[in-house]
Amino acid sequence: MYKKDNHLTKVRDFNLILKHGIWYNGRFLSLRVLELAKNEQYFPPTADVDKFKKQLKLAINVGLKVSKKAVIRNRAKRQIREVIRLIMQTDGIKEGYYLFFVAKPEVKEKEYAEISEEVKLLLQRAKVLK
RNA sequence: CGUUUACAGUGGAUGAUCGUCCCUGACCUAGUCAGGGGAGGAAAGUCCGAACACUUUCUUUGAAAAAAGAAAAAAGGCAGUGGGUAACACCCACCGGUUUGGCGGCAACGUCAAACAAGGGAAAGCGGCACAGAGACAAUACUAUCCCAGAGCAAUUUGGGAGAAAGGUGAAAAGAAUAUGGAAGUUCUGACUCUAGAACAGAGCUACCAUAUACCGACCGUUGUGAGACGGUCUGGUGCCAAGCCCUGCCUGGGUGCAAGAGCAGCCUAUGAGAGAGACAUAGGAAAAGUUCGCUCGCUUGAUUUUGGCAGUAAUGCCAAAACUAGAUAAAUGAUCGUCACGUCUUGCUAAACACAAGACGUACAGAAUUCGGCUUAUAACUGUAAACUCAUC
RNA sequence: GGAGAGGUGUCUGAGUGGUCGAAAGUGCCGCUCUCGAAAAGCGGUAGGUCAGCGAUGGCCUCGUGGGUUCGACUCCCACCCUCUCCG
Repeated sequence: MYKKDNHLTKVRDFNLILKHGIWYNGRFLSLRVLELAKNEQYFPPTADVDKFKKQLKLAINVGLKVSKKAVIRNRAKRQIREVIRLIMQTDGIKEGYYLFFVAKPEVKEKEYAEISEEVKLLLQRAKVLK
């Protein structure tokens, strides 16, 4: 299920994924993935390693460049999040990853069905889907 | 009847499945379940005004902690009057002005209605008024005019002088408003065959004087809370620009803005990594302090909302009763699929239209971030008011 | 969320309310120099729209729209866009 624990919030985590993650680019979305099992040396020292490895955290970024209107940006974020939620509900995604979605300006003209397709395609290419 | 524009108001309803934030409750408590609540008129721009918080300097009180009060100058803002307000550059009412329209009038103008953010002072001083033009403010003679002297047969021309009444230039042209009467002086005519011609008469022009008017100023009277209105007096004044400096009156005026600020919690130092940070990595030391991306508070009960009554032309105020109506923080209030409603288009029915039926498309602007009061800007569709236009009928 | 700065030819960037469509550089075009090029020197050159065969001329435009003024890139008001800071 998609809970608040799955939010990527800490600046440390963002630095980690931006520094060591791998890019996957789509037509109107980009995805950056960090496989936690391969990056144990960067973990915070206080954390429980086994528990840390089983995390699944994601962030969605829709910048001002997409649109200056908050309504459009928020709608894009909600639609992407809804796709992820539905995938997680059917338990279709692996654990132990940090995911970071970045929207491109073209996203504002897309329908929900197109966004859904794009997100699934990117996840498949990143080999995160079960 | 319709269309367009401006202003004001409203700002689609409902069902299913899967979710999200807050509050309350229950339980077998890393959670699960149930119930309740969850964007706006602009939440926007951040253009004004406040509340609130911390803080600077000074004063007073105090043993201290702290509390209360003040903050000049610089600078900035507002400009008709009265009222409203916590406050405002906002709102209400009125005064004056301008514009448009109707009516009356030859006209000037009067009166009625509507609209208007840009409504103190040019009579304190400084500055500006390009180009053109003679001259743009203790100014000035280019053309034309008049007088004197000289040249020439003459037309004309050279020099000196007079006058601001003509022309032309310009946005604006001179006591920078206007009219009437008189007028020193000057010119012309009476004036003759030619030249001169005192006095007198008539006519033209002007300095200047007088009177009246317009606006302004000062003063007086009546009236209105007041801006003003009406009337009167005078050794009074008269270009434009203050969204140029400025003057006058009033207001603000130490600073920073909820990333204000308070508490809790977390040890410190060095090196490395890095855009950068003491927080990430590595190593060392040791209980005090600094600082901070964590957590909690600030954070929603308030210049609040609704209803009723009273006061007031109104803005608004007072009284009473009832209500609690988002508090997120990589940031909730949603996604998908239906049904209905409204609008537009197409098709069918029809001679055509209405109505009806079916289908397609559309349903705006836009998302709380400390909280209020305004202003400004955006806005589908519907409703109302006003104006303009088109068509039809009388 | 809060606090500020700016917008002028293709680009960079000056510009007291007045002869300003606007200095200068850059870019582009032409000429000189050269066997040819570069460098250097000289000259020209913004856009839109309308009229005209053309040469050329009219009108509009300094982010946009109003206002003040005889006159606005400049002064005042509103809006749009870009950038910076609050680590």
